[in-house]
Amino acid sequence: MGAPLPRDPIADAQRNWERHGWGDVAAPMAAITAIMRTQQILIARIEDVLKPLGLTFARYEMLALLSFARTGALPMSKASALLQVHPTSVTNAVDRLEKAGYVSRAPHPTDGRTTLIELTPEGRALAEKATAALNAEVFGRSGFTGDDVESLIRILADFRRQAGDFAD
Amino acid sequence: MGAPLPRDPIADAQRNWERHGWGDVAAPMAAITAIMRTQQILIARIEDVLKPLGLTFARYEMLALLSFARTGALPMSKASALLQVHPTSVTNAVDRLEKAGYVSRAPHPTDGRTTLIELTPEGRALAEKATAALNAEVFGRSGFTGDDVESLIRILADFRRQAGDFAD
DNA sequence: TATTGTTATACTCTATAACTATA
DNA sequence: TATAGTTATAGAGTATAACAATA
Repeated sequence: MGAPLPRDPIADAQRNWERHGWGDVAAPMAAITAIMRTQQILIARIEDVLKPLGLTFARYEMLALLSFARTGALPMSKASALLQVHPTSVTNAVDRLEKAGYVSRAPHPTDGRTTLIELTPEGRALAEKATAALNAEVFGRSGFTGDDVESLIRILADFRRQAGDFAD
Repeated sequence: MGAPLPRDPIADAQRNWERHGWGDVAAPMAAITAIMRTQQILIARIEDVLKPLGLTFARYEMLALLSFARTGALPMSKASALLQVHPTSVTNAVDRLEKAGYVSRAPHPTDGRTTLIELTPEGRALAEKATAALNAEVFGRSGFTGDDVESLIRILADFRRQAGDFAD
């Protein structure tokens, strides 16, 4: 967004918190703020890669999810649960992906209430192209060391489990 | 958003990546996806706390930033740089905070181009109330162990420095 | 010329509520 | 009754571009 700051604003905030008598929660506050900021940086990188392909991150996640389903198809409700997004967000994403020809809606064979989302050949090709681009330009150059990646995976899995994301 | 999933979807995705020949970037992909998901969980908790106070996270950040400024006032451009948000986002946030009586705009004493944002007494009181609530209900119960908090702070600071957030 | 900030506009994603159809 | 999905509507944040005023 601009030139680098001379000092780390999150470390400064942590010191401010301590100085104002919040020493007991200053460190978690700093960690949580850092997660927020890191997410901003990463989402910006991801969207820079996806934009030329005509995809947003939310739509890429949908295509990637479908491409890993054995049959290339999933019920709307299952996509909502796996992607952890609101059902209306799924409807919205599928509407746009369908209009662009990357997915199609189909009736469920046995349950008349549910709609299946199916990946089209164009959608599958785009998902593969986008995944290759993200792997090369974002995940392959994350800037995290191997050890730090392992630490992040473990720490954040513990957090997500405790937050009720999954049972395991 | 729903019941816990039986399995960790990010760990599953990591295995899928490996199975599809992306083993070299599967771990960073999982770490980055976990950061995204963790941010979602945390922002939801934060907004649940701020909503009864009539604040969004973006507006709380603005109030908190001003409350730590020695004079309680900052130029728009400085707020944009420190909060790492677009100038139009600052204009938007200040418009709404000003309308609610929590900040006011004032001309800069020496540079006629710049606008100073000043915290009102009501704004300062609200910032303190919101900070106390967040400390008690979010940062004080983050679910991270002390060691993990230290790891996160260190790992994410390294990442942000490398990403050009700050020089240090 | 460059910088600061605003305005207008547009596009995400998200959320609530009301609704239809099916189980 | 409960579940699946859609629609309508609203709100938030973000971004670009054009612009005014000042340095």
